Amino acid sequence: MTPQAIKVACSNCNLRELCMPMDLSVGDLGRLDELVATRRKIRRGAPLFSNGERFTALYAIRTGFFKTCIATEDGRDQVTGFQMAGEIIGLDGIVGDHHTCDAVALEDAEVCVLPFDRIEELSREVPALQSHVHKIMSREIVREHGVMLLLGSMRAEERLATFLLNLVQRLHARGFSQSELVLRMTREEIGSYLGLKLETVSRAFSKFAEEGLVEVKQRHVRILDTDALRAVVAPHEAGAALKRCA
Amino acid sequence: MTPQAIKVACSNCNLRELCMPMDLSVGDLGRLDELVATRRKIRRGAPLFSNGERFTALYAIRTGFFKTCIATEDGRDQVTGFQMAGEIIGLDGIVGDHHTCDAVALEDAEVCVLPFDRIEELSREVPALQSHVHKIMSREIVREHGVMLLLGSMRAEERLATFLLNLVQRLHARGFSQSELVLRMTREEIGSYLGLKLETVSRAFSKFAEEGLVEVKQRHVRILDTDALRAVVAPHEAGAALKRCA
DNA sequence: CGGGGGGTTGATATTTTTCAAGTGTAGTGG
DNA sequence: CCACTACACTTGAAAAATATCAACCCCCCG
Repeated sequence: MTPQAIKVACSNCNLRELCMPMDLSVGDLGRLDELVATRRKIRRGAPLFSNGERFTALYAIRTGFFKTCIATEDGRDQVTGFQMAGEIIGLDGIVGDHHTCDAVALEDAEVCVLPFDRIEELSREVPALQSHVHKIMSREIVREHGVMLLLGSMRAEERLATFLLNLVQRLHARGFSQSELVLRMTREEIGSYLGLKLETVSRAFSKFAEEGLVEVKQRHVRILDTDALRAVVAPHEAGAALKRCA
Repeated sequence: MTPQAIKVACSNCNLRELCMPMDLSVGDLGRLDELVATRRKIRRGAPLFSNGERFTALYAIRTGFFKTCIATEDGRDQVTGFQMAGEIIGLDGIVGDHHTCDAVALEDAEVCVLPFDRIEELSREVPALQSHVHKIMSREIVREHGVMLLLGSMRAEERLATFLLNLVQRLHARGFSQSELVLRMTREEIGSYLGLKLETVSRAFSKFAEEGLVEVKQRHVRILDTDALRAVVAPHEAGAALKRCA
């Protein structure tokens, strides 16, 4: 393969509306192409970056699916997120110049490499990009607040229902089905993310299947009753609404 | 009180090294004073901002102590953090132009109001400030990863020990004791942050006191054995270290 | 000095984990 | 092509952790 054989360009990337600012003049849009240095392919199971590695760039996922996780010396391990096409990964490395977590591809993947010094340079000149970078980081903070709510106050089935609804919603935003999905991760990885053991995740899946909310065949999941899944998450919703009206 | 009676200035603020970039030329340092529009006092129990409120500014805490929390329609509630002098609050509002959580003063407090459009403007001109803003947001993301680890993989006593060690370490960085602290929040608020019920928090405190790790009198806590507290968090540390050497 | 919110403690209930056994299933090599 | 193996997943029973319910205490403050 010749180096730089394919022209790397955000301006005609079909994922642009997912990872880039929308309201750009044609001129600024062209400048964005300076952002992407190269692309990089990552095989399933391989790390995009690892804890301790020097931080140099953010990554925009073009294809594939990642998990990020942190590990402590005493063997604890926590999946902190799952990322898919159009999402930005690597923000953890900015503060200390080194990555503080591992990003691992859960299927063969390709990312755009966005050198961070170039991001900072360009966002000084293009306010829309600057604002976009801030929003991306803020969005991650808000997402993590949601995970804290999940981990801190939900029971097992509520957590799994929330997780499934979130996944399917993000997939739907990318043109996939609203009701069908293929899990890219194991029960153990789901469990780690949700603060549960893999057996508990499995049992919750079985319970949902029993009740007719979903159909589960290994990693293939079909959501049969979205509203019922939502009701699992917020069982008191109706009551609370009533109370507010009273 | 005359408006603007006191000259608001970062350049001679004793908290500067906590909330501002360190490596500034004298000229740039002066420019930072443009950042702070006003100061604002918040009484204990009053909100600095609330969920749904329009986002206009970040806040640098000068004095006092805050909690941030999110609430859902169905009555769930999660404390997402406790913030003290020198820390920046309000990052959640950037992404959607509205705040997504409540920030409540747990004691009488004063903050510097940093209008966000001014932050963006100035950080386009002062790279050190730009970098600093990025680092502050990244630090918050990394902090929340730590909370996810805590909520997802630690048991009650490990969570409380982690919490105490983190609090006392931050207080020490501000010139307070390494071993003594006064909690500004209730057991219920601690519990909400740690994903536990207040009774569980209380029991964990009692257990620590029984074992001679801490002395607890209501909200006054004295840490008697820091190493033992650390061992509560990472009980396998020693074993793991041995294994690494073997 | 009385009231009330915050805190502690005990007994019981519930949820989740742990341990253990067994069942697919996808990939591999004979 | 089929058997085999490794890994992921499921399920059950018992154990552990935490929540819930309830009673009580203790201050701190007005």
